[in-house]
Amino acid sequence: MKKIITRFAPSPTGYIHIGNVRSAIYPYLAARQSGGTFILRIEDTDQARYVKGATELIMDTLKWLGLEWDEGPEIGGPHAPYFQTERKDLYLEWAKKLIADGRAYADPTDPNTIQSYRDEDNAKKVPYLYRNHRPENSPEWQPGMPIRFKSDPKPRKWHDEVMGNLSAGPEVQDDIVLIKKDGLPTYNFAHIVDDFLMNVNMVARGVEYLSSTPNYLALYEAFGIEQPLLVSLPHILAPQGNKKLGKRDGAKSVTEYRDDGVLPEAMLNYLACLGWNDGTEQEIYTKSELIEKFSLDRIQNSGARYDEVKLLWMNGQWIRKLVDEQGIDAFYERTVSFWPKSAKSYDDSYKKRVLAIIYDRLKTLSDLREMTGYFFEDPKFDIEQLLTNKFVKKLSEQELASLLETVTAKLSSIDDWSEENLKNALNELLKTTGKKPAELFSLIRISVSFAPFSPALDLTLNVLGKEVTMSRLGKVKNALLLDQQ
RNA sequence: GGUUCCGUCGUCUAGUGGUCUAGGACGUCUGGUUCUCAUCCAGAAAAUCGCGGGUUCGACUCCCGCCGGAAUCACCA
Repeated sequence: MKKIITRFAPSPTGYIHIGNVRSAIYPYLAARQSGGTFILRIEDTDQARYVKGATELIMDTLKWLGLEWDEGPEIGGPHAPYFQTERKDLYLEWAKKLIADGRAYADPTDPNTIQSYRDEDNAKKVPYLYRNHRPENSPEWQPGMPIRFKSDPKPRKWHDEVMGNLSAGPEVQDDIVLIKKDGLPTYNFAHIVDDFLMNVNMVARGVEYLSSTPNYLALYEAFGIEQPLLVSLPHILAPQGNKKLGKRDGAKSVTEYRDDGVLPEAMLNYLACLGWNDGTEQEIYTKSELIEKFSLDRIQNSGARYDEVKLLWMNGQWIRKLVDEQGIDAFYERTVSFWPKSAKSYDDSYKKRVLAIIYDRLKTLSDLREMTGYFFEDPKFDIEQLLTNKFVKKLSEQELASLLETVTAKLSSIDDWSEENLKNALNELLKTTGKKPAELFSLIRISVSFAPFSPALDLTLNVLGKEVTMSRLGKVKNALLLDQQ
């Protein structure tokens, strides 16, 4: 297999969100699969849109997802620097080469004149193409002057690894700007030069670049450089409508999901499989399985709608998978920042016991905050919750009080507070009281937790411990007795 | 408007001429797992394969037209 050398080349204008991270994931997978190179290059040529700190945010996101780069910021590499603003002179040099070859020209036309060309063409209902207004005599280039490509419009055909065979007419090929007035290159030009210098042989980007591709083809031709593999990645669509998912749709940053307790494994799995599959019915893929099974030509060629519900389902699957495979201790390490405040004073071993009985109902790690409070502090006493429960309300308060009396008597007789003993005691209580599990267990469960739900009763009591259990049951019993007076 | 791309259950998708009375997953609904919530298990509903023509013994699959959706037409990327 040919080694894929590819890159993720974001511009530092903000965070990476669900809608644009796939253009990092797929190239990464292709590079790793082939034993090639994954480059991170920061395209910071638009000074107006530059956002301070965005580069760090981007790197943070890639690291979290496990998309480590082989060359780029922080680690450098044979083609450094990896910030385009630091490569400024290079682009000018290459643009001048084109001028020398008669394939580019310095353009002295002022913006107002350009605008009037555009307006005229629009009024005449002809496509605006700058090459129809190309100045006849272009001056010697000097700083402050843009450089434009001298296009050679002709029908072009090319192959896209996702879209297949594509073609476009001369109408889309124009004298694009190579170097801007400010001396910095446009994306259209800079990426061609950088990709060549960095030996990039695969370019993956969103489908919005499809219509610019003929211009890129013309540049490859003008430089006589080999065209890389071209990969167009369809958009991820917003939950509503048919538009691509963007920040305006409230697309959350990838790291926001991290902070909400989504696992990177699940995020990578979900995103990779949104618009790609290996043709089998497998749903859960590890990173190494993705690397092994990935193929460009199985990327879907239409947009895929983002479905957070499925992401959360997948996160639940991954939580259970990690616990099954690596055990509670290893999984616990990932949860440390997600416990409720009240858990702070408890030691790790207690929290691990809680985790062991609650993990299989987590969708995200942050669910721990909502679901485990009663393990760490006495729950808010709410007798109404007990009395309105659909099973418990069948019994009178007097009956409940005497049931709790029986229960506490039985439970207090247990010396070894083990799961086994608790289970047996609960079963015996069912027999001696003659109550249905729904009635008796609901009474106990609510009395000790006042939570909408909890793990299996014997497990819950076991973790709470004898002292806490007896105290909470006693408190409810007293309240019921008091009520009757 | 020009150019270009896309079009299978609500959603993500399998499907490369017959095995498709269209398979899987999420979601929804039903039942089971001694209480709850979740997991897990079993089952159900859910797609006239955008529409219309062709080619063919036979089309979701090939061709043409149409319709619908999207992208792009910057000294932004």
